[in-house]
Amino acid sequence: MLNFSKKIEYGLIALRYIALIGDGNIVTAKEISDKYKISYELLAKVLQKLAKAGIINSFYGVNGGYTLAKSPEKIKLSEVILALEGKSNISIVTCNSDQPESCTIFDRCTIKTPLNKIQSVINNMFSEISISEIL
Amino acid sequence: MLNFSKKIEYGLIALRYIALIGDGNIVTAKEISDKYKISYELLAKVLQKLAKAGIINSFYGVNGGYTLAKSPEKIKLSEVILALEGKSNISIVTCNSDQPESCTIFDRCTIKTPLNKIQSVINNMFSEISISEIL
DNA sequence: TAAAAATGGACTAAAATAGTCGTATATAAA
DNA sequence: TTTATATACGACTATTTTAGTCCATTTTTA
Repeated sequence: MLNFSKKIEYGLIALRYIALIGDGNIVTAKEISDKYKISYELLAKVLQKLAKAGIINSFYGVNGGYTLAKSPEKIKLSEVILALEGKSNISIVTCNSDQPESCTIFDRCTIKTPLNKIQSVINNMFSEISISEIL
Repeated sequence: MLNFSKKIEYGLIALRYIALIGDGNIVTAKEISDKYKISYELLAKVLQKLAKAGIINSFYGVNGGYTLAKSPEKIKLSEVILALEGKSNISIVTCNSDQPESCTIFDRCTIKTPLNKIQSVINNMFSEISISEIL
């Protein structure tokens, strides 16, 4: 529990690579997957999501690939997590998420309120940390 | 991702119940599972682990059950998580856990060091928050 | 037009989580 | 001393989530 998913790990590794190695130049998904020997298809999907969220720019065709869409300082960890996991998946307890009805004991649950405090601390931390801090 | 498991949720609900409703008196697993309509067997195992970790006292037989082993202020969230999940399961990235060899890209991974910072913030928070704060 | 690259949906595999079952052990009360 | 009640615990199954694969499509450059 409380683990970052591979999606997040790969996303962070890729963003770091694009920022450092790319440094303005276009980087391909294949280049990154080769370098770190991670699944190309999986990484490709991660990059697609980051592109859709406006975190990176994507370029089709020969010589295509990705560049950062903004400076590393402006890319917050919270954005990356949101882009890759979706809103519902970033809360420590089910009750806080998009679908409270998915929690089987919602109305009887006595800990959701106090746990929101913990949630805010985590959220604040994630929205303060930027990609530049993992370079 | 980043969700607390049901084990943790049930554990916290149970600890709160024992602290508040029990208030020194013995509380049974059945009483709690009935009250919150959660799986008796699952809750029972959670309570067994909490007892083994010295967080609650257990009493066999007729009129048996559980009481807190120490005051709520002294029961930290980190203890509860550790008791219920084990050491290896409380890190945001695989690389930080007990088995670094379980990470397939360990030697090529470029984000484990910066992520340790995030890990410490989370760990500190968990070791500061006590059960009294969720009552 | 061919090659290289991203896009995206459908599918399968693997791992983690949640839940169940059965049996043993201890204790109190009748 | 028997019975009922409660915890202890291992083995098993089911479900859900996560990870990974496959394949066809679109776009662009040379």
